[in-house]
Amino acid sequence: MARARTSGLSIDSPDLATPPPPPPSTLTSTTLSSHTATTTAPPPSSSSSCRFLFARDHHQIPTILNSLPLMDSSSDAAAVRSSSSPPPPPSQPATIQFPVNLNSSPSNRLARNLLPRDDASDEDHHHRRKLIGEMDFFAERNTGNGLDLMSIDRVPAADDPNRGLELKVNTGLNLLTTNTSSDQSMVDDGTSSSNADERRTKTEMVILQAELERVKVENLRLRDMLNQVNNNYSALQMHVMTLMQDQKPPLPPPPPDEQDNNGGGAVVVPRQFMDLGLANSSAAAGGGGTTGDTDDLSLSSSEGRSRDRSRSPPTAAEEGSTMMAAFEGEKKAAASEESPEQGGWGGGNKVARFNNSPKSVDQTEATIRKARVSVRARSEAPMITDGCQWRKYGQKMAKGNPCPRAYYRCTMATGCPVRKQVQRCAEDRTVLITTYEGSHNHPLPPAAMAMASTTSSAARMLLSGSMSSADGLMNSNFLTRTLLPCSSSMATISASAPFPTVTLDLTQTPNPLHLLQRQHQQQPPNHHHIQLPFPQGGSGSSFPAAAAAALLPQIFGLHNQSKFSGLQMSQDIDHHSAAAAQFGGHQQNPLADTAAAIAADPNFTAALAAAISSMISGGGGGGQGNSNANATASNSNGAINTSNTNGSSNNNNSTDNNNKIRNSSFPGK
DNA sequence: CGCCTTTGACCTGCGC
DNA sequence: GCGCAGGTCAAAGGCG
Repeated sequence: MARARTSGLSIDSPDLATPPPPPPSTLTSTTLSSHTATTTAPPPSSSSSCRFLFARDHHQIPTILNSLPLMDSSSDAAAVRSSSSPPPPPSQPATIQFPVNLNSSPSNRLARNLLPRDDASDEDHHHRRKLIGEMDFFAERNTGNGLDLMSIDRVPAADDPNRGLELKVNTGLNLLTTNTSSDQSMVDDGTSSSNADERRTKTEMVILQAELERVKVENLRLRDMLNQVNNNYSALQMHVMTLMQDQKPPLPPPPPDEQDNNGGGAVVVPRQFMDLGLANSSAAAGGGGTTGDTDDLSLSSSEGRSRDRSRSPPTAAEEGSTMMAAFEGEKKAAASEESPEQGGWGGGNKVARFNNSPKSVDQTEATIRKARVSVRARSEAPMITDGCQWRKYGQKMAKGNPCPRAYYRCTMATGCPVRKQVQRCAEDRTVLITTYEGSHNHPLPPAAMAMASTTSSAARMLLSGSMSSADGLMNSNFLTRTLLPCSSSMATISASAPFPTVTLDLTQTPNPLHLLQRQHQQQPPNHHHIQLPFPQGGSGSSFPAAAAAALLPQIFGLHNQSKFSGLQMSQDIDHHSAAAAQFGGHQQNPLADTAAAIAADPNFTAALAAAISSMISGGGGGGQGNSNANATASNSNGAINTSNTNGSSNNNNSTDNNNKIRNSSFPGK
């Protein structure tokens, strides 16, 4: 009530303060990084993260592998050249080996032929085609017996000014004045082994530099190719998904509670996402702070309206909040945006309003705020316990669903913007639909962190402007499937809703095809939903909601950054699961039913953690996951928030003209 | 007494 | 303009 609203708003959001762990390496740095990066790079097979990277950029693997030794050695050569200092002491073993390797490699040879050489510029009055021929010639020689005299012999560019600059350091002999005479000179100098070795080394350094440049260019070229391939893949996958959705027959509108993620309007998804992305790019890039902004917006929305409407003036803390001040002007707009469509806070008409509104920034912020995560889980409990403390501030009858919709607000901290809606599915009363919005502005228990980070991560992913909507969704789908091949449940990303929503359907049957079909049946053709397979503990079992939700931040966060580390993910998941198990011992709410009793069992939490770990590690057949719907609702953190309400909703709820609820199906205490 | 739920009233936006 | 629907507020009441 007033207590909860009197406190000021905190801008910071803890869950955002702990963004998804940064992947160890980025795609660009690993693949393209030129010499310096690769020299310090560990072997490609050193970690799982590298494996994933290769899976994504598999086209570059050979290049990287082949390039590593070259770059290591060539970096030395480059250093030598850059110093342009007196010739270094010959390091013959390394310098001798690399030209052989490079030339013996067909790929490198091909690259030489295909790619321009930096040292090609050295030969101003020589045509590049001539240079290519020269390289082939050199390759043949190196493959042969000794490269010493041959290689030196090939260094012709005494007449070349640029070449002369480079070789000036190397030689210092008069033997290289001409190409033809160089052979004889070399032969003559061959009597002096020391000079010959020195020249050889220097020459090889130059060669290595050239090779290095070539490989660098080759990497760039391969990267471009890879990008093209990825783009084509994304486009193709998008096309496939579109076709799949087109094939599904139009169906009657789903029940309201199933539309939490669908959204009402026939919104063009990509465009919406594009707009969101552009607007939210900065937010997404900002890491945790951005989502915090969204959450603050979320708070500002309701709070702002309350203040507008409230007889009591806003508290000093509220007015002191910069975020509130920033959004003071859009309070009404935000309040209006709260009118949701059937599923949640987002109104079906908001999209049009946003698109038409001149206040792009405000729109964006409001849109960010609307990103939410919906969890469908079978539970007889009135509410899924996610580790947070909630206070019910309203209940309404939603159209098309006899079950009332309850509105909860996080009360773990004053001014926490997080809210959630809880409603039972009209078709299946055992399915509890919980929709979260916003991020907490206060420290959370580990179990609560899972859900909170899910929300924020989903928001970042959905609203990220770093990628187009289609690609983003497709990549999410791809990554998720890659990650969780054994999945049997579903996470649905709804782009058609006025505000993006990630729905975790933990009630699905283990048959993915069935799920896909069901999803299609529930969604209008215009709705672009990407189904993300989601792991479940066992066939037909409902994965713990919070535990499952804990997986999403990893997926989305990593995906959003185009980075991924399976190892990290596993660790994080384990962390979440362990945290959930740990938090089970610190239940904030007493256990009130069988599910809670199950959750209270320490063996259960341990088994849950083990199940999660096993699933993430790729063991699809787990079966350790909890298969009890009751447990689904209660084992997220080992605690279950229960009032005395049971899962069965009362259909006798009646509302007046204003949809006022006369009878509550949530009797409460 | 503090906290929470209930619930009637109110606000807002949209569609007709 | 009116009705509908979603969302929220806040007084009232209950519970520990």
